[in-house]
Amino acid sequence: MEKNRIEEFIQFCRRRHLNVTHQRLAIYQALLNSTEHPTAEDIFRTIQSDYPTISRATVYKTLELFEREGIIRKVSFPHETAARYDANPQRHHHLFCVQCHRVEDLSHPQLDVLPLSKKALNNYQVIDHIVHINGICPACQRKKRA
Amino acid sequence: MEKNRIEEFIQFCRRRHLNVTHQRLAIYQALLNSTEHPTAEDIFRTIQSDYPTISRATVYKTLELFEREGIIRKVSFPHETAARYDANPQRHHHLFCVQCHRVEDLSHPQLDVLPLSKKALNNYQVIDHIVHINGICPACQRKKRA
DNA sequence: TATTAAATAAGAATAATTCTCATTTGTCAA
DNA sequence: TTGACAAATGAGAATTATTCTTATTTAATA
Repeated sequence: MEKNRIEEFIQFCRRRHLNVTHQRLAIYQALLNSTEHPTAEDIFRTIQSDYPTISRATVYKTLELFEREGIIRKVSFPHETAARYDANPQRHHHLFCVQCHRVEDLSHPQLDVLPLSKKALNNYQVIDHIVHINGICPACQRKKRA
Repeated sequence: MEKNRIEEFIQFCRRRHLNVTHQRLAIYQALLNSTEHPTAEDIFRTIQSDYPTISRATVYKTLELFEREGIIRKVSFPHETAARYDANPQRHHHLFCVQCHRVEDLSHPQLDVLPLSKKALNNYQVIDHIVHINGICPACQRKKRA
C-alpha cells in the first residue's frame, strides 16, 4: 500500500518536471515511514545509512520543495527549535504532549468546520486552519501516576 | 489602563519574589505596547534606545521566565525561524496572513469548545488548544487586486 | 546603608538553517 | 545508447536564533 504512494510520487514529479532522484525518493520514503513528524536532522540521519554522502543542504532543500509542491507540510511547535515535517498533506490537526513532545495527528470532521462569519474573522480570506491541542499523552499520564 | 497592567505586573513579581528590574519592566512594557507578536530580537531593538547596554541574553531569559510564570505566551509559526511572544496569556486564537506573516489575535467563544470525546482525543488529557487560521489579510487582498 | 542572592552584560558556544559553487546526475532528443 | 544541458547534489562556509559562561551590578531587606 505504500508502494502506491511512491508510485504516485514519481508520477507527480514527472508531471511537474521534477527530476526523480534517489535522494528525493529516500526523503519522501523516510517521511512516509515515520509517524513521528521528524525534523530535517532526523531524516538526514535516517537516510545516511543508505546514502552516506547525502548532504543536509539536500535534505533541507528537498523538504522545502516538497512543501512548496503541497505534498508535505512543515509544522512547528513552541519550545522546539527545529521544524518538523508531516507527510500527511490532508487537513488534520495535532495532539501535542507537553511532557514528551510527542505529536499525533488527529482527524475529525467536527474540527474541520470554522463556525465563524467573515466579519468575525477580521475579513481575512481563510485558506485553512489547524487545531493544535496541548495535553498529556496516555503514556505520560501513566508515568506520572507511577 | 495600561498603567494597571504594569501595576499588576509589579505586584505579581513581588508575590513571586522576582526582582522588579528596569529590564523586566521594559520588556513587559514592550510586549504590552506591541500587537505584532514580536520576536526576542524585535524586543531587544525596541528597548535598546532606552537601555543601550541591554543584552540579548537578558531578553531571552526574561521572556522564558515570563512564560514559565504564565504571564506571556511563546508562539511559533512554520516558515518563521524566530519564536514570537504574546502578552495576551488568555485563551485566544491566531489569524496568520500567509503573505505578509502578520499575526492577529482572535477571540471567539465558538472556538473555545472542543467538541470531542476523550476517546476521539486518543485519551489525551487536554490542557488547552489553539486554532491557527491561515489566510490572507484585508491589506494583502487589496494589494493583490491592485 | 551593608549584605547577599538574584539578575545582568558581554561575548563565546551551540543549534538550525541557508548559501555558494564546483561536481554529478536525470532527462530528453538524436 | 549516447551526448548535451539543465537540474540537483555535496561539502563546507556563512548566517540566524538561541543558550551558556562568568565576572560585575543591582534589588531587596535587615
